[in-house]
Amino acid sequence: MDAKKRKRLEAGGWKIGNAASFINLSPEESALVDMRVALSRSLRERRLAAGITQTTFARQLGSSQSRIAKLEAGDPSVSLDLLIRALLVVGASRKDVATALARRVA
Amino acid sequence: MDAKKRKRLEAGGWKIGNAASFINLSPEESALVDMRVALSRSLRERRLAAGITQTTFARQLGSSQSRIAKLEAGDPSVSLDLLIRALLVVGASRKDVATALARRVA
DNA sequence: TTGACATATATCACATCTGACATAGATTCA
DNA sequence: TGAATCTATGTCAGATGTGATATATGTCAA
Repeated sequence: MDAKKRKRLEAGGWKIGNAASFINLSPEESALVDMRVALSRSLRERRLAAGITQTTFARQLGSSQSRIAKLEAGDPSVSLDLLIRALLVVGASRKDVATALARRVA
Repeated sequence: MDAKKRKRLEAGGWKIGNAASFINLSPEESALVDMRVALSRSLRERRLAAGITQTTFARQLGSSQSRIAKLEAGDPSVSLDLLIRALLVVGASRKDVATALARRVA
């Protein structure tokens, strides 16, 4: 599991800010981090473009403001599932999600 | 939550085979199902192309054969997280994942 | 300053997902 | 036929993600 390793790192005082803050990530691991970052940025952009607050959006998604903040921060405690679901709710199409996912980051 | 609704449907005797077997799905819900199906197909294709069994691949992924079977079946009990992780492990790039995600299905 | 609003961060009980395991079906080959 | 191999399906305890909540920080106008 990947999440387990992440937890280990976090327990050790690590924070995930951007993909570059980690070295020694396997290709899969860094790709995963990059995806998370790319999707979370797209989410924030879309929410801001829609002119709604995290609180409002949380209600639309059936989630909470705190989780939206974590979503947009690329916090590793949020799943890609929720990230993608959020993008769809904020108006992205499947294709949009794919584009966002592939978008180069940092 | 979406998973909750899914569970409700499953409890009611539903099975997800393909996206079309559901009607009355919200756009987000059906997009999500389509994504799952598209990714799972890509996964199976890649694994078969690599010429390895589910059991072998499970070991590479750090998972189990039964879960690989469920992954490839698009079983709603598996997360997009695991699905995407599996694709990366089987050799897909971030771009490949994006392409697979957007691929039209059935 | 203050107050109002937006966002960030921490915690927690509970829902969901997980790998492991058991076992059933499918297919192939002697 | 039957053994061997691969895949499908069900179950479960334990790991992980979840929304809710509280509270801190940030921003901006009065």
